[in-house]
Amino acid sequence: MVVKISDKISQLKADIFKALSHPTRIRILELLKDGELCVCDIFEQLGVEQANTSQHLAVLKKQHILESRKEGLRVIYSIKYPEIIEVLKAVDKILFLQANEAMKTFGEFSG
Amino acid sequence: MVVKISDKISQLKADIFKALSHPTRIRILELLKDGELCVCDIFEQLGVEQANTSQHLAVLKKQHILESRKEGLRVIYSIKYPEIIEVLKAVDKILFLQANEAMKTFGEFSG
DNA sequence: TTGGTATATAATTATATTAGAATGTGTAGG
DNA sequence: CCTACACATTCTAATATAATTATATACCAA
Repeated sequence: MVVKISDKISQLKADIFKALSHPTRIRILELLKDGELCVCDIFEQLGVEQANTSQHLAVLKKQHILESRKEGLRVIYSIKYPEIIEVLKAVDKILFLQANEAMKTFGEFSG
Repeated sequence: MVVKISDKISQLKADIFKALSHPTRIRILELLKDGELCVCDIFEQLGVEQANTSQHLAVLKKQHILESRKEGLRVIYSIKYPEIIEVLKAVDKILFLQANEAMKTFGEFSG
């Protein structure tokens, strides 16, 4: 057996993390956390080009993190599995712990 | 204000996700989940080149996901915040849900 | 000091990602 | 049919990432 099943699963996990590895895509998820939005609203709130927004939406959709439907001229995007928000929250927690440690270290200099 | 604080936080989150966005680095974290290991054990269990392993370890260390200490000739790596495992578990859950949906779709064809 | 072992870094090459500009596609209204 | 609108796709140039190979550093032992 050249490649183990567990290796393939690691690849699948890595693919999801890669989809999350851009600040614009993080912001898209945070925008959609509270409900669906059309592309027009998303790119306006992000303040980035429409074409660029489409590209980032496509990355998230390819990983089945988002889904979309048409409504007249518009395309409405939404989070497919609300559980993806738990992933973001878990990283929030890491950032909080890291910030805490950074402040502790600062205290050792100033206090 | 050109760049908002929330944008910088999105960047920090993205940086962590980027560090997690490679299968080898996922596997390193899964190896270290149960305790510290030296580089020699890590690269042997991974089955990848030592230099490559060092590079991946450096990526994780740069994001303060891992820490290391020297012990004689060896360098021992460990997970700095056990909470990073929760991030992996949260993605596991997403994969499980996606696999479930895939099987459901398969059932629509075969059943 | 010499040699060997464990790890890190550097250089190289191949590949991937990104933003932006331009263009394409589908849809509704006149 | 023509036009405008909302969005997607393609192309390009810049930049980033990856694996490999070679070399460097740190440490220990004889």
